[in-house]
Amino acid sequence: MILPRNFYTRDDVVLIARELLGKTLYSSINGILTSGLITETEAYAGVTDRASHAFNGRRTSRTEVMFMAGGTAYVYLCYGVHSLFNVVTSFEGTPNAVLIRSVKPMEGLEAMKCRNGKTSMGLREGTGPGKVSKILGIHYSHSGWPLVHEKGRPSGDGLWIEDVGIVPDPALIIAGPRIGVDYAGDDALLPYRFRISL
DNA sequence: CGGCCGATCCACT
DNA sequence: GTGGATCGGCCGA
Repeated sequence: MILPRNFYTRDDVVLIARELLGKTLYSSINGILTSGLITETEAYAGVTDRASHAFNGRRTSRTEVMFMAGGTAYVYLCYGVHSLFNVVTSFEGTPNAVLIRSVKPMEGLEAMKCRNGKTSMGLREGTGPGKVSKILGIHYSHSGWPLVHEKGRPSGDGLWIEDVGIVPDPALIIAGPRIGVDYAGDDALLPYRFRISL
């Protein structure tokens, strides 16, 4: 089942980050279908979170996508090299988002191998936000694409997330501080990172 | 308009 | 464990 709009349009971005564990992220890019099971996420709590691009209501052409309704893709370029994929959550005007940090490669393994130049496709290949976008073929030009598709999987290219009936054992979910946000002061310590222990 | 820096990754030691 | 790649976004002048 493709996650519906009302999964995303809730205010508790930290809860949504936790609930995205075990869901499957799909991409159809240039007609190629690939997917990965989400195993690690980070919540970015909009205007009150120093680590967020939209902290203090900062609104620019890049962050404008974060202010759209929940269920939209926010993808940006990091270090001039990597596209990082985020899920916009909450309601229009509230710029919350969840960064997908790791996936377990599922469908389209051959295409993924081709995209990252590897000869095998194991858990390692989907670990790290830059690598998630790399293997799924997601690019920062895809920022603003919808994740909600009312009429089933899109016929052309698109991005979406499906509930495949996997509910991680709460005891196996590890919460901790986010990665690479030292600049965020006290907010860098918030336990907004979630991952499924292996 | 110039300069700094980043929600990272990989090769190399 | 560490440093370089690499370039758009953001800020200050």
